[in-house]
Amino acid sequence: MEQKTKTFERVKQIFRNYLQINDYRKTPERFAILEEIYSREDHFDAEALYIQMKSRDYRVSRATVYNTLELLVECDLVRKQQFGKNTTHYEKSFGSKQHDHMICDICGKLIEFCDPRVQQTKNMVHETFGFTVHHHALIIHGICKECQKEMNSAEH
Amino acid sequence: MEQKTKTFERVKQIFRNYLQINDYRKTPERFAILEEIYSREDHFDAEALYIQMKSRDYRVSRATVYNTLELLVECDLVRKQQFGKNTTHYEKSFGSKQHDHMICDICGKLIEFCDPRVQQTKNMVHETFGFTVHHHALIIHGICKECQKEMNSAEH
DNA sequence: ATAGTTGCAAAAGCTTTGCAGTATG
DNA sequence: CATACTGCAAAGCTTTTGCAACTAT
Repeated sequence: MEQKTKTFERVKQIFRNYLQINDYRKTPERFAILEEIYSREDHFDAEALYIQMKSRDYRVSRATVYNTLELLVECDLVRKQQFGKNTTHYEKSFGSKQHDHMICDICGKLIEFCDPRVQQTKNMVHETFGFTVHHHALIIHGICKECQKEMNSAEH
Repeated sequence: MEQKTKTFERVKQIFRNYLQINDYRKTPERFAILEEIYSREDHFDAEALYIQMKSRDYRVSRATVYNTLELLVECDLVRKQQFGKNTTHYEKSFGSKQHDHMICDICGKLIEFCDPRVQQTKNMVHETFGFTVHHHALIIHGICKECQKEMNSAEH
């Protein structure tokens, strides 16, 4: 709890600085959205965030949600992801190690994993193609252990 | 040219078999769409394919384009990709080595590359998480060599 | 004061769906 | 000749935009 508060304070400070430097205004809506995101655990999409804020009786518009998400992506406090659906997903990125995702095509579960080889691949493309790497997204589709087990036992 | 024709004959055969096995009908529209895709080079989205077919005076509906793309993805003749935009992109997959993509965030160029490390990562997640891997998508965002050069010279 | 932001609703863009007509097996 | 498939247009979803009202600086 105390750790969480501390994290949020730091995150808020980063956002404040970012807004300051770029001459953007520090509106209550922007900080409310940031707080909402950092009090959630998992991945979410814009609509879910909007609904969640409404359900907490915080009045924001979708437009502001989208606008603020863009700012947060720009200052690296939020990561934007496409998991093969038409909706964009987001996740907070401060304090969490760089990771990638597996998606179970049966139950939809999202599993995070880390693999240093991805970094090596990024180094490789820089050296081989002269490509300046900003960020990457690696998504592995398949069937998770649990669903696989269920399918196996269903065979009998 | 001759190679291309041969490739298309094999691809058509695969599609025919797939339709046969699943009791789907072999309609001229489906084969026309397959041919259109395999006569193109690069990546495309559903709308571009639709427009392209219209411009060749082949009458198809968007519904049929989407329906057929789904069938082609299912029989592995076409790969479906999300490149961080809201539109789904497709590319033919027969006869092309498994590869991943870099996207230049400045000019939008798509560059393909191969790296065996990705396969190792897939093996790793299978061993570590018991995850049955079906396929993956690795996208690297950044700035291509040419745009980088342009930006450097613009500094003076 | 003044211009960046917000909320709302309308519009835009991609994809799916319902239905009547058509053509495959 | 039964019914899967097609075309068309409408509907559905997510995201963007225009504009009047508001507010941070």
